[in-house]
Amino acid sequence: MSKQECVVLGQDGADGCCPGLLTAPLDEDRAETLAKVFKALGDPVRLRLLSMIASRAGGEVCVCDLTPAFDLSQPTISHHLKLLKQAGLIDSERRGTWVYYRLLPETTDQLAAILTRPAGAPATEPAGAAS
Amino acid sequence: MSKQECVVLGQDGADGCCPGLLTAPLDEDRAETLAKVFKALGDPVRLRLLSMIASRAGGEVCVCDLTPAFDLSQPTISHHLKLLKQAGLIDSERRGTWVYYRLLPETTDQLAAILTRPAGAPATEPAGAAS
DNA sequence: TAATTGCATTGATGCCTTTCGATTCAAGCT
DNA sequence: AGCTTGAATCGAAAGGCATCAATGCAATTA
Repeated sequence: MSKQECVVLGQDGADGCCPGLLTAPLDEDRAETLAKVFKALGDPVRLRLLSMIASRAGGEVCVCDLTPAFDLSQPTISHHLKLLKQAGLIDSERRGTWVYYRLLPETTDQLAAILTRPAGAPATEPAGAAS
Repeated sequence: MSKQECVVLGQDGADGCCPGLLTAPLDEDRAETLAKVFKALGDPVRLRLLSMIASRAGGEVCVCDLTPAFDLSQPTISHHLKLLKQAGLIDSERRGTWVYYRLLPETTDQLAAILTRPAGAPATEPAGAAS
């Protein structure tokens, strides 16, 4: 677990490895890719769904356990789950009648890494910026 | 940097400290709060803006340096900066004619913490889930 | 095979967001 | 004061998103 550190969110470590948001300006393609994932997290229902899935003991949750936790229709929950899945945050598997969702930890791990600034991060140092 | 760890995103550490997304189900209020921040990150223009601001050596960027980096009108950039500011990700200060934006690292730090799963996170353990 | 239950897809509707041009405000300069 | 430049605000238009009821598909059961 050292090499494929930043594979999921579409960045080859050509210049080292996943510089993150806070160290170097993002190019357009990478910004687009990352925005899709953050957009998937930008809804309270999806955040709660992800949280319920991720915090489950066995690592899996049946849709039948998720739906009744919300005051929303079943198609709406299904739609949100689909978006989370398309964002690479969760995956699903059908077993018999039921469908189980589970977290894909690689994606959240990378998001956390992307939002983490390197050890000696400058805070408010009044250095001369390039004009 | 140990006590006010999870203050910014509106959670009092009543039950310890910021359990994060992945350890316990999020309550509605907290999901709403977090969703606003993630929604602010869910746009490629705003991600690039944040990245440009955060990675700047002096910790500050003049709007006049940000606007020409995009194929967008000045009001549009101003609008995106406003959303990032409302999300608590950046702050601004006017000095003379120009307005400077800077990162608020506490917020990104907390997001990173929220997306980080605790040391021994269960992956795909087939434990018996509640029926 | 027919009926039932669990979940996904479809199509429609109302709201929210992105973007723009035009305008306004703030600050420095003549 | 008047002018110029940098940045925010104000509508307005276009597209996207969340949500629902209705429907379709998959799998188990009678």
